[in-house]
Amino acid sequence: MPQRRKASTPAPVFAALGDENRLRLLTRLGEGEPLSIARLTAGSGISRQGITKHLRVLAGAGLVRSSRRGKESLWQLERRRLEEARRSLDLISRQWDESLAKLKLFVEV
Amino acid sequence: MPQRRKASTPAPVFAALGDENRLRLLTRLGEGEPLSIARLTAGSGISRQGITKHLRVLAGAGLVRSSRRGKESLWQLERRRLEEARRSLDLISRQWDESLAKLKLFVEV
DNA sequence: ATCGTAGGCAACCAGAAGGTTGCCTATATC
DNA sequence: GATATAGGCAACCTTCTGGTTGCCTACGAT
Repeated sequence: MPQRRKASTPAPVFAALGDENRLRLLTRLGEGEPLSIARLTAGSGISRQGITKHLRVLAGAGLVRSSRRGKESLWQLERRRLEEARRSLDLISRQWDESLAKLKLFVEV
Repeated sequence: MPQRRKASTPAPVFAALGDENRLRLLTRLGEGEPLSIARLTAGSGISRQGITKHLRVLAGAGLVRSSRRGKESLWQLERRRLEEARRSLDLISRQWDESLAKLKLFVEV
């Protein structure tokens, strides 16, 4: 069985995105280069452990992935979930557009 | 002064989206028709006050708007923020694409 | 071998979040 | 005016969250 994700709800992804510090991490990782925890901690204003926790939240949501290299662990963006999240928003807003169009049509005809 | 929003960070919007029940509310409101709290509560499995709280969180994030009509308050989607949120995700993922392209180019040349 | 740097683990803490219940007010209807 | 329905307010409870600190391990360079 191919590692099926059960309910596939986007909520956890959004929850992971719902924090300033995590968004900052994502944008820094969005620069492309994989970064170590130490470097991510550098100008962040919070402790190394704080950063680690945030990274794990992001990883738990599938937004980010790590790999060890020597004594440091390098983190990088995971594109797939980001796009899934975008699609979820598209879905709601498109559904809404269509319904409104229908309602409007109904009223105007 | 035109009611300037200060930092304009998308984090609170994502946080608001980061809950199953709230996503359900949004999709129900996405059907277009404004709905009362009573109707939203109906098959939801949680109490009326629970629903009210969720609606207020959504409203706080600007995702939803209410208006009183008689004894009931009707809730509907607010399109703007939804689109802002989409744009935020676009931004990150596009930034990431571009950086990766650059890195790749750099490596390959 | 030892010293500095990168990071993991665990405990702890305060405050926020999700949810409930009880009670009160307002509107509508009979 | 009495009654049923829609909703607001406030208190409360439990769990989750964001953050810290202290200490231990692993790797790398000298």
